[in-house]
Amino acid sequence: MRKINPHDFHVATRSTSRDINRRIALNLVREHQPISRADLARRMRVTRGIVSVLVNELIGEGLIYEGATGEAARGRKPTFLHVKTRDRLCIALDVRFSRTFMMLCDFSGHQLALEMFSTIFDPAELVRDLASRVRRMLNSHGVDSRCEGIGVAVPGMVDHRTGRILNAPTLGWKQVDLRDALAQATGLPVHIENAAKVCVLAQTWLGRSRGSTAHSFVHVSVSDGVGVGIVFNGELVRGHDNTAGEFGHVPLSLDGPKCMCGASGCWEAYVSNIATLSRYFGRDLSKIGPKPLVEANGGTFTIADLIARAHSGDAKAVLAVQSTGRYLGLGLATVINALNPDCVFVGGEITTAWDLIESIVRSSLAERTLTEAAANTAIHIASAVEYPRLRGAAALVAAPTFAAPRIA
Amino acid sequence: MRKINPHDFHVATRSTSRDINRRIALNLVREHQPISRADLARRMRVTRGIVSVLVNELIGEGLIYEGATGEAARGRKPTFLHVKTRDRLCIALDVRFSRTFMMLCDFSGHQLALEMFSTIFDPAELVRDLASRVRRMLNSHGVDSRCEGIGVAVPGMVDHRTGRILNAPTLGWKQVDLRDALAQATGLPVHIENAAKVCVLAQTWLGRSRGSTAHSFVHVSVSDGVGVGIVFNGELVRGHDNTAGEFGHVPLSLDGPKCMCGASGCWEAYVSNIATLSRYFGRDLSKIGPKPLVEANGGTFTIADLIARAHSGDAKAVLAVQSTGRYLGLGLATVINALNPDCVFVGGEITTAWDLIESIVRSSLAERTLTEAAANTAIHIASAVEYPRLRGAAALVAAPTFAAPRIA
DNA sequence: AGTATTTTGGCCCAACCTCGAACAAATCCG
DNA sequence: CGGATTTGTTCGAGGTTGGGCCAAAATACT
Repeated sequence: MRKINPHDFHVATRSTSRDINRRIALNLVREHQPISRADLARRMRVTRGIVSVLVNELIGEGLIYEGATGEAARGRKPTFLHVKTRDRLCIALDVRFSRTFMMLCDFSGHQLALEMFSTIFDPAELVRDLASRVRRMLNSHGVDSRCEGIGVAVPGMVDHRTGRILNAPTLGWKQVDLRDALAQATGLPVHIENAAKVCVLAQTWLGRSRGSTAHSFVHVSVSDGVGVGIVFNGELVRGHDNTAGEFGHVPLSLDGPKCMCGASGCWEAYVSNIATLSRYFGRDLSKIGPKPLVEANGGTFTIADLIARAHSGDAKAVLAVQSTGRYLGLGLATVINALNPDCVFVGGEITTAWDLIESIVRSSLAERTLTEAAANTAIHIASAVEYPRLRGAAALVAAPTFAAPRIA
Repeated sequence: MRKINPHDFHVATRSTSRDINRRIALNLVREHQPISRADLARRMRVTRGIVSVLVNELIGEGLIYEGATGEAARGRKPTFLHVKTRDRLCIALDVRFSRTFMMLCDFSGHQLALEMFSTIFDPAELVRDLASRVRRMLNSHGVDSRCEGIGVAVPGMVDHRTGRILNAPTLGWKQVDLRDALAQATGLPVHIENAAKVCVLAQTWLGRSRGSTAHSFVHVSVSDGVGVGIVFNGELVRGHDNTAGEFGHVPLSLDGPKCMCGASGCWEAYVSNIATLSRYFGRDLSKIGPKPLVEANGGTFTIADLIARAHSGDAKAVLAVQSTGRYLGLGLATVINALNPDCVFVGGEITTAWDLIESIVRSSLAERTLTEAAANTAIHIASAVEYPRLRGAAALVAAPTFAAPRIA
């Protein structure tokens, strides 16, 4: 039971009924492909006549196509329908402090080309650089005309409507309009969004793993900080000022360790990669810098190295990682108590040590969840190898094709 | 951008367009009454012809009615339209451990009759008692046929679909089907929901205060415990197992005071009425009992008495209340960081001391919020005098009339 | 081999909806 | 009184679902 917003509503026109049904049909093909028209009609509980019209329109738009004829026990054989993803392409960009990643991929997130290069911090220069790289990548794959847009993930606050980057502290940007500048330089539509939110969009729109049937869920990503993306009824919760999901600064203990945000005892200060490393080395490393850390003897030492040591039997490393697991579970209890999601996705480097911490996460989670059902909430690992940020950036371009029309 | 749920969707029929527009028209009349057909057409950006048909249907259904003719500078005078609320009636029930409240009211939540009596804990007997009381109340007001349903608020977990009460610890109920039993005994449709969630529904559907234009907000009610109701895009967030909004057991400090839930350091253990009283008396009162507390000298002493003492200058009382204000602000920071709502409503006895704690709440809130915008989130008092639970129970009956049709 | 049956996919018409325009009603103003 | 203006209604055009019908395709039965 949703209340209609009397200040932001959408009247139905004489074409909305068909818009709705065409979009439903498209999503059902996507979900159940390969599928015949007759099967689609049964699933939608409408007549085959209507489906026939809808499908022909979708084929006309180039959104789906007819494939092989299927097998049937009796009667005429069905012609299977498929969603056209292979030859619908987009560019995904992940702009980070350390480097920028650029991927050419299709609408299912399948990678066709990947490039990485150091980030340019001057916005105008960055736009020029990106535009030429985009052009080159499209040309070298001969797909110039078929690219349908560019999706950009940035580490900072983005005004989703105007596309302006309000504040990206790690890049030193404030009030930067990357979207329109890049759109003008490339002639392609550009979508831009915060990196954490983008990961959730990847899960929503391109998720093919277990739990992808969940329609209200959270995505917890643990790296330098902790970000939580919230999806309710298939829609990303952005918040009034685009800052929803900042569970990272929920306190575990008000007088706990200092956090980079200025307060102390934040969840993030217990489970971020730096916190785990600090625990291993027995001293606070958060002041040294946000990225790879210099060990006493010289070389860089990252969370991946720590986990490798834990896996090879270093007892101190195991302890540091398991301690993180414990705090991870305690924080997840807060998220689950607060939102009672269908399931939880966890991403970040720490998931590569999941075999070491899973049972600890579950038991500490159960310590603070209120109901048994909440304690048993499914937790899925969102593996980081697949470039979740890039896939999310691609989802920015692909999603509007499949999203529900805005009604009422 | 909402994803269509391929396992729970709603195909558009040839009547859905009109269903949508009729419902929008109804809500606009509700929001802007008195309003003319022509004005409605302008707001909806459709032709007057369509509005004419929609309005006549709504009048035929008895949902709106034509009122006086308005004034116009030039031209034909408009006939004003109003939503029919005065003579659409329902019964609201609030079943609590201490007593049960019963109210006869109209669809705007306006009270026509109020009764309170001690709660009967045997479900079967309670149903018989309630049924006869409902009959008597309807008869004595001569409105038997016009009552459109019964809304019930209970302190416990309710399966919203089946209407079963899964667990109501304070009443000692498990797996009780109050809804169907009461429906059969009275012959009226019965809606039942958790008390905390019901307060949020009251805010959503019957809210006339400041901030009622908010479409994504939270409602924090502080009494014996702390419950948070979450509304996103005009829809109550129920959660996978109907337990969303349990922010009360988010930790402020893992090693803080013992909470009734078994864990320690929960927000609730800092700001509930008992916690405030305990702070005043300097000892843990939570073991004595959940309700009014016996002071050293004999008589019962409640949070209301404490606040009265604070208002009359008792320095120790002021300190206890302000301390609660500080922890209230710290906990609100968690809620606001997590969800970034349009605004926050706070309910409960503590709000009668708002003059003493507002500045403290705001400053401690600002301590832990991440952005300035979040720190400035509007906080509104949901005054408790108006029986929020009963108004919410009424909203259970009234809401389906105004809710958005389920589409796509 | 020939016929009946089943299933798919397309087509047509009735019922329903929005949309634009034309029209009647009501009111003011010169 | 006649023109101007605004409200509310009516009607035909164009778009959409819904149900029935039919051809095509493939299997099962006689």
